[in-house]
Amino acid sequence: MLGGFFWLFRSSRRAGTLASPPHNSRHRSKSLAGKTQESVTNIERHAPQSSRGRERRARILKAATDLFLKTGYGDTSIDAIVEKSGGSKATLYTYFPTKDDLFRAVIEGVVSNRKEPELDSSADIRTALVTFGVQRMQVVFSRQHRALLRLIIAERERFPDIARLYYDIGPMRSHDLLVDYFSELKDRGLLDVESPAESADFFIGMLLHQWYINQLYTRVTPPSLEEMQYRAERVVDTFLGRTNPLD
Amino acid sequence: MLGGFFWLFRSSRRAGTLASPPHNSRHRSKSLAGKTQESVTNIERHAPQSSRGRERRARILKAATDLFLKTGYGDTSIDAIVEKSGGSKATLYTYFPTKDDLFRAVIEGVVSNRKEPELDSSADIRTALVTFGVQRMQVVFSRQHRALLRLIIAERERFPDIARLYYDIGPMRSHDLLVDYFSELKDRGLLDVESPAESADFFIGMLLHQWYINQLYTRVTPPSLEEMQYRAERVVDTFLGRTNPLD
DNA sequence: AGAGTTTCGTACTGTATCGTACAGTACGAG
DNA sequence: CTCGTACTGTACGATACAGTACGAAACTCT
Repeated sequence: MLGGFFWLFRSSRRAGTLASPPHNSRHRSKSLAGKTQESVTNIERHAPQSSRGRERRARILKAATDLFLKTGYGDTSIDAIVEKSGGSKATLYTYFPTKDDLFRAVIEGVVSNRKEPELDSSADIRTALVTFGVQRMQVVFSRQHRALLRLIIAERERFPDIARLYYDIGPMRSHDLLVDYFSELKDRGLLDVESPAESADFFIGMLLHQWYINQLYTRVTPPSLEEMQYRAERVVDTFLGRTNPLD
Repeated sequence: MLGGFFWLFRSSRRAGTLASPPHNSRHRSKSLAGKTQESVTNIERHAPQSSRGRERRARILKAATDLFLKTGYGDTSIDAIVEKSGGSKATLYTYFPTKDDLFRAVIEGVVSNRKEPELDSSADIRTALVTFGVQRMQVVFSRQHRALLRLIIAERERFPDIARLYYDIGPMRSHDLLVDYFSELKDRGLLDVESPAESADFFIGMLLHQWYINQLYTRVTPPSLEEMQYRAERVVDTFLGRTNPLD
């Protein structure tokens, strides 16, 4: 009955770099398919060789990251990025041949530079879960992540592969971590749980959902560390079925 | 073995009646312009008087709704709306003097035309909660709502008041409904719950979160009615701390 | 110092858009 | 039939933007 209930977590795990957009943009595509970053002896190279070039590229990327995260893709102009980074337009276009490429580089940088939480299997269950929960919340409710979420959702149609990448190494990854953890505990007879996947759903939902939609639709200051700590403890205690945190 | 899961929410007794929660005060009629046909002596009127005008306006609004929901604000041009609606640009601008006004009219129309779920206080607790859960999911995971979410989040900076409007009559309203319901049950000794607000957080989070983020970041088909029904039952049973719905 | 490369400043091209103007047409009332 | 109002079609102005061109300046390395 109800086959394929957990349709949300069946997916191929394709992490890595963002290469080819399957979406045709309005502008002419420069068709840079299948280029490798290393052996570019091409006429136009997008990876700087000198330290000066690297510094220039980093400045541009930094400015672009700030602006894209703040004002989105469509409302951030190349000229604004150039003005903020301090260089010139031509230099930008030698490193990022297209606005799309620049955007991809920005998002890829932000997404891959986050520290995802872990689950300590050697600690006792309550401690491991609380620690995991707090770490996850610190990522999700950080200032940068809030902007990243809005951006990814807003541009999902234009960059579906970016949304997929984020989903795979963000929500899905931490969900799978929990599932594996619960499965192991169940196998060892340490936890009485029917479906590890469902339990992970419930756990994460209790932990994140309310603040999550809050930060999506309203401008609100992110929760403090103490609030996150308290929340995680309440969730874990409820989840484990006891009210007294001290044992 | 940490036995028994989620037994925190012990429902003591099966359900009697419950006073209807008087929560209609937040309902704010948007007052779509005084429809008094005579006394409109306004200089610039955006509300049509003739039936022909109403029909024209409705056509435009329909086309704009389709296009905005599909391609977003920035990537939907006025010309495209005109072409789809079949009228002329000048007519559009007599009814909606600005692209922003048209967008606002579209979103307000979509948001205010949804049927929000209710909580039947006369039914027994399990039935009431399951019904509420399914209804809420039907709204949140409908095709139109998915597009609406992305649009509101994407344009939150440009239209913060719209995001706020949606939040108030969407997530917050259903959350408050649950809180009132739990409080009432608690006062009557029908439900052993510590904090009604926290319980509502947890309940909604378990119910929605996974599918919610899934539909935000990936393209998936929405869950079927059977899947939603099953999900709601599992959540309620877990929440109430018993696995056997029949008593 | 000087050749060679990278970056700068800025002007330019082409295009997409919002919003307006305006001459002409359908339509309904007297 | 006539007249006034609402609608149509299209052309236009203004602006914003992605991306290019190119000579001058700045830097790097021998």
